[in-house]
Amino acid sequence: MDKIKILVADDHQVIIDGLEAIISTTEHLEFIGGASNGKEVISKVKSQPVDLILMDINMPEMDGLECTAYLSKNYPNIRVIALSMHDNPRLAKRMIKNGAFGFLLKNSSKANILTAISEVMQGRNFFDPMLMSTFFDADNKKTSSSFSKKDLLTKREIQIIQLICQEKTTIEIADELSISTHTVESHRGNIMLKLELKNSVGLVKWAIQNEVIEL
Amino acid sequence: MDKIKILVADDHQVIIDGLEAIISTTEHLEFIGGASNGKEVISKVKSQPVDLILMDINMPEMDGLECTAYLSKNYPNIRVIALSMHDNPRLAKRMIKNGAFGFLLKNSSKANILTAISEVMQGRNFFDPMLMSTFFDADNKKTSSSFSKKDLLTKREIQIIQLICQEKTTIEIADELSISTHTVESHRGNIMLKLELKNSVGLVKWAIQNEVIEL
DNA sequence: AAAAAACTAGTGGTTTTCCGCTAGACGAAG
DNA sequence: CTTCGTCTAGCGGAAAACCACTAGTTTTTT
Repeated sequence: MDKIKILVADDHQVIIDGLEAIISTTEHLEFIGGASNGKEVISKVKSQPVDLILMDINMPEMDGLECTAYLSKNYPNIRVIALSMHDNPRLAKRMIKNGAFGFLLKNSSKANILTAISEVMQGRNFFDPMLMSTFFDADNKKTSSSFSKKDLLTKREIQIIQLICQEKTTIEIADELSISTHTVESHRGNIMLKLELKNSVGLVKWAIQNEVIEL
Repeated sequence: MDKIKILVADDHQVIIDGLEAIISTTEHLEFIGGASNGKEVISKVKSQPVDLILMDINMPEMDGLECTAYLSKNYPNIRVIALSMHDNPRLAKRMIKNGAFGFLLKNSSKANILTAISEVMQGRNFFDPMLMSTFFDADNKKTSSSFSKKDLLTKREIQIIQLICQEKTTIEIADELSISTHTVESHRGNIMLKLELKNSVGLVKWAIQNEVIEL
């Protein structure tokens, strides 16, 4: 099997050097150069064959998101692994959507990096375990935080919230529950009061964050 | 260092046997028994010290979710790794919320299982890479589906949506953008028309799904 | 330069939400 | 048995959102 030709894109030379060290000392991997921004990456893939790119997200000129989108459109055979300092799940999602196959944090272990390369070259995805932690944690902290205002609400009120979030009007809700519109208004008022919300827009956002409804 | 004492909970004996084989042949790990449901797990942890439990989610009598919640309350020192056939992110989230430290698919590789055990015993989370793939994919299919109505909207309209989603009223938005309230109304109307929405509740949900705003 | 799209602003009216306040009925808990 | 919480229902009024339509100005595209 041929060596895997790897390009590293990052605007910090230290990172490039570090990854070069890891790549060069590993069997089957070949470091073929660095690039300090997206434009350089594109010019390099035009002049030589590349199998895989370790791509920083934050770069001047052309960032990793844009560059990855371009590559996945014009060079679908080149695999991209996103590199990032920050364990931001949203950013990771966007990179994946743009065509990246994996996501690594810059402080990841050598073992992780090699695993990522191998997995991705076999057509599978790889996500930094650290990222996954924050992925789940993010959700947990919001919802299971010691106490939430959710406890203040009654079953009926939760039910009303769910119906409001289904884009139903007071009349429709009253009809569906076979109660008076006044009662629905009453509940709605109590809900707003308890949750200290301004309007139904805030209510929807609260409901999603507190998993009272699903998107 | 002492060996890590591991209990395996699953209602299929094959799974227990398989994991026992992996555990027993590995340095520093000790298989101390199996359980076919949550109640058995609890009775076993009462009679002997346990460091880590590989816990199936679907079990009769008392399932993995309930059992994990109980353990994390009464035996906080016991680490739990969830086991599942299905790569269901929602289920994974619930297990994590209930106190599990990791999530493994049953068809995971031996290497993965051992990594999971080691990571979790060091207090870190571990999530099966396969799970992560479906996690991201699930989102992608929803949002990046060929074409989204997002493309129909203008920059100004996106801006208006963002402000609406900040719980701002028409007057406040008009003020902030230094335009007439009528203009804001006009934009709002066009948005509703283009997105075929009934009211601002639907708008918020659309905005979140299409990443026009963040929660 | 012409056409198209986007942004702007208005009129006029309907519907819905939001707010405050009161109050009876009912079941559970003390 | 009384109190508390919840669910119910009502009134009146203010604010905001929603709808339909027209139309001038600016910007972008062709």
